[in-house]
Amino acid sequence: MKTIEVDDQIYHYIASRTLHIGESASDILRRLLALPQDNALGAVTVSDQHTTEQETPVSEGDLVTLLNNAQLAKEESAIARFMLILSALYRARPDAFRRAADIKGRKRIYFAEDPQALLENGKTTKPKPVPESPYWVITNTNTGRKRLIIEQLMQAMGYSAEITAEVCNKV
Amino acid sequence: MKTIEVDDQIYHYIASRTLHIGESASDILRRLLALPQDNALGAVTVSDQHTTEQETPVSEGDLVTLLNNAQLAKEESAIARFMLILSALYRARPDAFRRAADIKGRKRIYFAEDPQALLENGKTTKPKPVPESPYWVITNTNTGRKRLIIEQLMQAMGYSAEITAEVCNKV
DNA sequence: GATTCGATCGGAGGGATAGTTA
DNA sequence: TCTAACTATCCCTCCGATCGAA
Repeated sequence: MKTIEVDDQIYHYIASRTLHIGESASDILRRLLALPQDNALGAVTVSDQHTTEQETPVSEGDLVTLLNNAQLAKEESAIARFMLILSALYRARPDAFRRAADIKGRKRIYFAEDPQALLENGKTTKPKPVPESPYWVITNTNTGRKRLIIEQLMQAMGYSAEITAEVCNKV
Repeated sequence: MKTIEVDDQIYHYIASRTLHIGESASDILRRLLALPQDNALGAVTVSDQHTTEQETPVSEGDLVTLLNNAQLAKEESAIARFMLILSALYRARPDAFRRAADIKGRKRIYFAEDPQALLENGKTTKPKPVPESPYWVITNTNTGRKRLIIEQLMQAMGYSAEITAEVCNKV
């Protein structure tokens, strides 16, 4: 099973096409997309191969652009801003993000490519997918810790203390 | 944003239909399912309009612009979409809105320029301000009634049944 | 009855704070 | 033991389906 993010319009559209109680999103989509109804066990899970990306200098400019959107300011909740920032950080430097993503607390791990892993290390972590990335983050934290997580992550990614502080302020 | 689970076959099918780098699952699905793209609230409907309206011609084009879909689709809650639509309706034709705003239920009034008025007619109406307008709406309703309110309002404003239905669908 | 309308109340999400561990 | 760091319980707010009233 994979998880994909869709906006509300798409979500409602799919949900409204349910024909049988309990039907899964896959079943509905298979019908809508006119794909064979087969259970398709053969569909090999093409392991996500991450071709090692080239090392690029920390492009703070890109990050600023990504962050500098009105969207961030519009978000009401710390969680929403947190997710937006993480998404921007991932997209700015996927490779650096990957290397930095192993930061952890005493019992919990903070990032994983699989929600299960987060669920297993900690009692109630409330994992959420980081938009436009293969990662999931822990979400059951106070705002201070969300800042700390960003701070540790950015530091490990190689961002300067100044820009890191600035970004943390936005959470 | 919502998260849905799909099996690998569906996942890869969708991923393989990517046309532009960085395209989101929503964008791809919107294309595959032949749903209106962002920013086009029923382009067809609009261009097909016969201008048979008497009175002041209802400028549906303006409404379409105001109802910029990208934002609308992003909103998670029916309330948020409801408010966005009402705001767009007000801004499109403040005068018509004002004339139409006296629609009411059995005990409640639905719109007022003053939250007090809404509070006084009904027990728990949860008034909220309509952005960019002097009006307030009641909010403690199920989604069906939110659609009904939009429908009655747009009808009273003189919008065609077609575009009214289309807008109601977006709630 | 059938239908429309109201508002109670269950449920989810967010995150401060109380509690736990090193 | 005391404190700092971390966890996750639990309260609060917001939504809106469901069920009761008209």
